[in-house]
Amino acid sequence: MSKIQHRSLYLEVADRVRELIEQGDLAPGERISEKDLCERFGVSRTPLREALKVLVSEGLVELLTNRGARVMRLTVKMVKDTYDLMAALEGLSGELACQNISDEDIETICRLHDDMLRHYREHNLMEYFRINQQIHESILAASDNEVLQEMYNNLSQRVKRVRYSKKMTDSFWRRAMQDHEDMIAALKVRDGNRLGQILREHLCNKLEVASIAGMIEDDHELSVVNS
Amino acid sequence: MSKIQHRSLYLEVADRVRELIEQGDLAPGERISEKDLCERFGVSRTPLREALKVLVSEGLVELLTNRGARVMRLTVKMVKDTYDLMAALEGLSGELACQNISDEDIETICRLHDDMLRHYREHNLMEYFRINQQIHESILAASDNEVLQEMYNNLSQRVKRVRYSKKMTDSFWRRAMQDHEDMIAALKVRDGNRLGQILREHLCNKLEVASIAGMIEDDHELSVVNS
DNA sequence: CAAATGAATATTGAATGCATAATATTTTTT
DNA sequence: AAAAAATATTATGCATTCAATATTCATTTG
Repeated sequence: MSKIQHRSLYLEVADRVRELIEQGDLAPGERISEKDLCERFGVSRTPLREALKVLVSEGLVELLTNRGARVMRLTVKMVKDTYDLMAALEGLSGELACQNISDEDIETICRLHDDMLRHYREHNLMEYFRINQQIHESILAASDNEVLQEMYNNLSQRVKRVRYSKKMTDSFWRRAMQDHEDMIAALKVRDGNRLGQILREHLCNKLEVASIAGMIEDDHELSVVNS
Repeated sequence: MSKIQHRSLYLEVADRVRELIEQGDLAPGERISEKDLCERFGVSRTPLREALKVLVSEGLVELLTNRGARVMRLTVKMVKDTYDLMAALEGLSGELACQNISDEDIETICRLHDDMLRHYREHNLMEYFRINQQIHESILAASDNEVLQEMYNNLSQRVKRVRYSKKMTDSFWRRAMQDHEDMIAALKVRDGNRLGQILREHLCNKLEVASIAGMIEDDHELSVVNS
């Protein structure tokens, strides 16, 4: 019998609201009516208000005193700043991973890399992205730094709702793939400085933002996904 | 007539509790009794509980469902991890600062540097540290990346309460000062890569942790300041 | 006498209620 | 009729209340 730990209601509510924001069901800048959401979820205002405070700390909601809550607006600058930060964190994760990773985990990542290379050659962008993400997650996990992981995931969450125009040109893609070749080489010899540098400068950490920056003015809010 | 924006009570309470934790009046691992704190501050449980959720997001408090709140314990590993992270962030701040900083602000930092050099020569550790901090803050400000600033300050807050044995040996101090000479040189020519590298590897971002690590076991909790 | 059970107590989690600030509406005035 | 003032309405912030969970202490049982 597994002992079921009853989760608090405010965490449940936070999850639900987070989803609404992620999916774009709550638009950026949109006022969040406590009453509406309470009725929607069938809870009282207390846990909802607590949930909102959690979401504020995650950068998804802003709270104006006596004036309620709004879905945080994302500007191009904020997204760019966030990506710069994430690139630095990826760099650190690479450095640390080289210090801490086991030979087995290196093996695993190498296999992922080979998979990715195959998808690259087959021009399978979807699968390429999927494996690509797995590789970066594996490196982050290998860094053995929970604070880093927490921060990275938080940042990642914040910009998740932006709809990128992920048009990967052949040239970009080739360079990204080359970065990955270099990464694997550095990882194999556990060259932390090198891996860190590659990850900090890795295309994928800049590309998408660049494609946004071309589209929208600097402090304009961004469009988000809307399912 | 300046329209005074009434701050919310929970923010006020969060500030007060944060102070208590910082000062060590609430010991790490200590259970936080809602009732006690409510009486202490003369507020009801609602704003207190909201304040606690803010502090959870800042990493100062942990919340156990149905079992109340505790002051977050700091382990040596957590502090080390946090410092690794802060070093990476400082590195990024340097990189970005080189891109964005004005000539005037470079001048200002150079003057601060000269002041610090004087204090170094006079072996005035206190003043040295003070100016040192100002320099790092100036670079962070010049990075023009609010997300970065917010995160750095948050991390800084988390480890503020650790009591370090800041015994600066002459050799360490000389090397730290040399780092700073190199920083200024890089900043003057706006060599972001160089400044970033120096800051990531800067002694001050490692030193204090090292001195802790020598003292206390890896996952043991740390002693904190107690005024 | 130690471990286990059960009642009593205390504490947390969530709902409700009330006071105040903000917003929308109506009324007044020019 | 437009702008300003006054009123009504709504929503937020906080206190209080109620319910559920955890903890403590006494009692029972092996």
